[in-house]
Amino acid sequence: MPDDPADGARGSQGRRTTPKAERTRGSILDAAERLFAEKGFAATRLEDVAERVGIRRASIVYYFKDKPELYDAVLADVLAGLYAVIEPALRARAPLLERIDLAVSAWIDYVGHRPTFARLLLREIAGASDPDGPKMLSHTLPFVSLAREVLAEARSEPERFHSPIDPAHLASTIAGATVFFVSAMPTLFPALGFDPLAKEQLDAHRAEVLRITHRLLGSNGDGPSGSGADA
Amino acid sequence: MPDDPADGARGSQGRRTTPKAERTRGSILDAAERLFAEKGFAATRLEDVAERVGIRRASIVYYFKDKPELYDAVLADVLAGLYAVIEPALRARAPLLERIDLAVSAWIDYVGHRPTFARLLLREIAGASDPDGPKMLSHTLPFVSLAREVLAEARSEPERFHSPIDPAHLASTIAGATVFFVSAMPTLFPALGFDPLAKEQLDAHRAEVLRITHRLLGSNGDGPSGSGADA
DNA sequence: GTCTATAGAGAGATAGAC
DNA sequence: GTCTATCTCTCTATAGAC
Repeated sequence: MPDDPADGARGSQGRRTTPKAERTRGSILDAAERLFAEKGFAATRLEDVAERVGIRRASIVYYFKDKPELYDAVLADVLAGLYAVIEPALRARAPLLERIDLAVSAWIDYVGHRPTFARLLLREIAGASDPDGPKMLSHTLPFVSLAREVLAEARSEPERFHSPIDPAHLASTIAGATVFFVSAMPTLFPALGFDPLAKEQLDAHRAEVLRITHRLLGSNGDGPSGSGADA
Repeated sequence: MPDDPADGARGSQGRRTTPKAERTRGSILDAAERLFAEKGFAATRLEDVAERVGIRRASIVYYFKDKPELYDAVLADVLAGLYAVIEPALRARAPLLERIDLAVSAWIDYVGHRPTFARLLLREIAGASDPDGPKMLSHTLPFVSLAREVLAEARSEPERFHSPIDPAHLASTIAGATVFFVSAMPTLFPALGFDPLAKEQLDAHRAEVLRITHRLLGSNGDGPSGSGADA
C-alpha cells in the first residue's frame, strides 16, 4: 500500500499545502479514526469530529469532500500502516516459516498499539454482508497480492506445508482472536485497570497465536526453532 | 437466561395477545435481527424493518415502544438462545473438561447457525469503549454467574487445571476466532459459493478451536480422551 | 391491530463572508 | 483556512382514523 507522500491535503483541488494545513488534516484524521472506531460510521457526527479538533464542522469539508471520503481516508491510513509492517516481514531474507512468524507478530503488535484499527475491522466485518457495507475492501488489494505470493511460495514446497485447513480459515482465526482480544478485554474487565496493550498481556497472546499458527500450518506445534519470536 | 414464556408481546401495556399478534411480533423481531446485524443500530431504519415484515413503520410501535427497545429485544432473544444451549452443556453430568468441550461445541454450532448473532456481537464489542455503546452487557449476567460457577469448580482441582493464560483471554480468543470465521469468510470469498455454515467447514473450525481450548486449559492438547467431539 | 398524516429533531451539505 | 448562516433531507415519534 504505497502511500503517495506528495499529495498532502487532497481536498477537491490539487493545491499546495502549508504545514499548518497538514497538521489540521492530520488532526481531523486522528479524531475521525477514534470516533468511527468507537461509534461506527453512521453514528459518528462530523460535529463531534470537528469539536475534538477544535474547529467547526464546515471546515472539515475543506480537507475532505464529505463524510464517506473522510471515512475512506481513515481506512486508507490504518491499512497503509498495517501494510508497512506486514510487507517487510513477509519479504525478509529468511525461511518462509520464520517470515510468517514475523508477520503474525507484527500483526499483533500493530493491532495492540492501534486498537482503533481493531474496532474498525470488527465493524467492517460485521457489515460485510450488507450491500453498502464493506468500504474496506478497496484498500486490501496490496494484501491480496502479498498473500498470493506467499501462497505460491508455500505450494512450491508442499512437503513442508500441509495445512489441515485452508489459508482463509487460518487468517480469519488469527485475525479474529487478536482483534477480539484487544477490543473485548476492556469490556470483560470493565474499568478494572486491565490493559490488553500491556506488553505482558500482548506477549501471552502472541505466544498462543504463534502456536496456533504453527499448528494450522502443519508444522508440529513448535515452528522454526531459531525464530525467537515465540518465546 | 430464563425467558418469561408468559409475557408475549410486551408493548407498553400488559394486554393479552392473539396468535396473530404473536406472529407479527416474531416477524418484526426476525427482520430487526437481520437488519441490526447487517447495518448496525444507527444505520437501520425502522422503515426497512417494517417493509420486510410487510407492515407500516407506525405499526411497529404497537409492539415495541421505540427503536432502542426493539434492539434490546433482539439482543435478549439471541442471548437467551445462546444461554439455552450453553447452560445445559456446562451442567451436564460429566467431568468438567468434557462439559467445557460440549459448551465450546455448542457455542460454535449456535454461532454457525445464527450468523446474525456473530455480527451483532462483533458490533457490540467494537462499541464497547463507547459510553453509549454496549447495550448487550445487561443481558450477560446469567453467563457471568455460569462462568463463576465453572471457575470455582476448576479451582477446586488445581492439579488438573493450570491454564497458562487467564480465562477471559481464553474466552475472547475462542469467541473471536469463531465469530470472525463465520462473519468474515463470505467477504474473503466474495460470492464464491463458500458457506461457513456448511457442516464440513464448521467441523474443521470446531476441531481446531477444541485443540486451542485444550491447550489453553493446560491439558496437553488432546483433551478428554473419550469426548468424541474433537474428531 | 394496522393504517395515514404530520410534527419535530438531527445532521450533512452548501454559499459566501472574513 | 476557517467561520456563520442556512437549506434540505431523512428518519423517529406521535396523533388519531378505521
